[in-house]
Amino acid sequence: MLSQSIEDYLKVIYEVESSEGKVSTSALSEKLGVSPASVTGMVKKLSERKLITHKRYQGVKLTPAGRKIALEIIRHHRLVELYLKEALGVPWDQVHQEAEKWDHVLAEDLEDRIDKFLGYPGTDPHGSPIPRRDGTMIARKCSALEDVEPDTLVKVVEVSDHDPELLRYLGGIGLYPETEMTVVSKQPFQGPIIVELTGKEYPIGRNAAKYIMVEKAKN
Amino acid sequence: MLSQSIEDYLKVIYEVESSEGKVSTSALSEKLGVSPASVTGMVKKLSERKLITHKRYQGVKLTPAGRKIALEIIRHHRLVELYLKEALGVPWDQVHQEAEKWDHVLAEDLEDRIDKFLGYPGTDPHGSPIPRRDGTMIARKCSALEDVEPDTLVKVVEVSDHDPELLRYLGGIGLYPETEMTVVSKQPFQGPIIVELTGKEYPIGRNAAKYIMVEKAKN
DNA sequence: AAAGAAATTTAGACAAGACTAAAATATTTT
DNA sequence: AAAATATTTTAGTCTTGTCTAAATTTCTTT
Repeated sequence: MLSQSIEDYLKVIYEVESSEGKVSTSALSEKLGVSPASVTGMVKKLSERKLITHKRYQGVKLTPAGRKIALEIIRHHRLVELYLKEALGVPWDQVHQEAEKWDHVLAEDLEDRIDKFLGYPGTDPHGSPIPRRDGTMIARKCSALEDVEPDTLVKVVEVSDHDPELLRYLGGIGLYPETEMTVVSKQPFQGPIIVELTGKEYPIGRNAAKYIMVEKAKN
Repeated sequence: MLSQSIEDYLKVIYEVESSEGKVSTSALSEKLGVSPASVTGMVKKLSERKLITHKRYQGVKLTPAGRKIALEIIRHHRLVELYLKEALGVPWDQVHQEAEKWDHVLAEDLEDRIDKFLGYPGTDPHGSPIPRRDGTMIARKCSALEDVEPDTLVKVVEVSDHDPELLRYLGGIGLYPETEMTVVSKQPFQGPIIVELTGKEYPIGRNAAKYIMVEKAKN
């Protein structure tokens, strides 16, 4: 059995690897809320256990074994997020922090019950795909709202769960995964992106637009 | 915030105090699966924090502060047990071990949601009363099945959750909290107690009968 | 009441995982 | 390319909670 800390590290390494490519000590230090020296220590341990590879002063990489475990944990996490929202009505900006605590206590048996209850769902409340039990996860082609040309009809695919405040704002204007909207304009000088949904226009800051993934709506 | 270990100790101390009166080092050692020396160490820490009182070579006792915390944890635990059974269909002989893991990760907010979902229940699946948020818990007058005279109609109040195997047996014959049954006879020489329910007779070993609490059925 | 047995506590060690301060290596700027 | 800055690692410490072995105290038996 792996310790909670190890599981946390693997999960965060996976996330940083996906979103930033390179996984540096300082990135992990920041996301885990732990000193860089502590990260180095744990990295050493994870290498010894062959869950990651590490070259001094360069980043780390998950091995297949490490990736498998990371995906299991992410699966737990995302299933629980969805469960909390669907079964207990926890608002979508809170599910992430709640689910975090459950990551390590979910027995397989219970995971299956939750999966079944939810009808074997494919995505969590933020639109992130839920890894399957065999460790596979669907890949999707989508782009950041930031990079979309004006005058396009798009469908929201996924919203980052890293900032509850952003989620509250988006929820307030009705912007969820699966929502369709039109990109009206991009204001110059890093100004906001204006989108239209349900007949109204709303501004989305560039910074937020980085974290909203969309695809061209087919119609 | 209290550590997991501290919470575990307080919970077990409460349980031993209720069921056995005296709380010895060895009892805690056994129930917690930890060496007696470790218990002594933790006991020292808990005394310093004024959560228990302790006289060397005699037992420990919860202070009001310690009892309050113990009851909060037991509340979590029993709510979760019931939730797992009602919402996710976990069989009653498994809810205890599953719930154990959740004891430390249940935020107040979520506890309230679960409480509400269940309709503010009074007892868990084994019939144990669920402490209220203010730290009060209903007391009940009931006796062990072992001590009941033959030819009495009784109602099951509570069944100990300490042995999953016993729970499976009892579930198999339909013996749950709230079930009414007749004590037919007590076989001599510590032999089984014969009870009748749903028209059939079943033997209950003396050892099991210690852990089944009943009250006289009013009729 | 003394001897033996059982329970409890002390003493000292260990593992995990965090920290700080200082040293080593990389990267960026001039 | 040298200097300045930033990142990463090493070295050593601390805390929590556990352990074993040995010493102490209490309980039981004779």
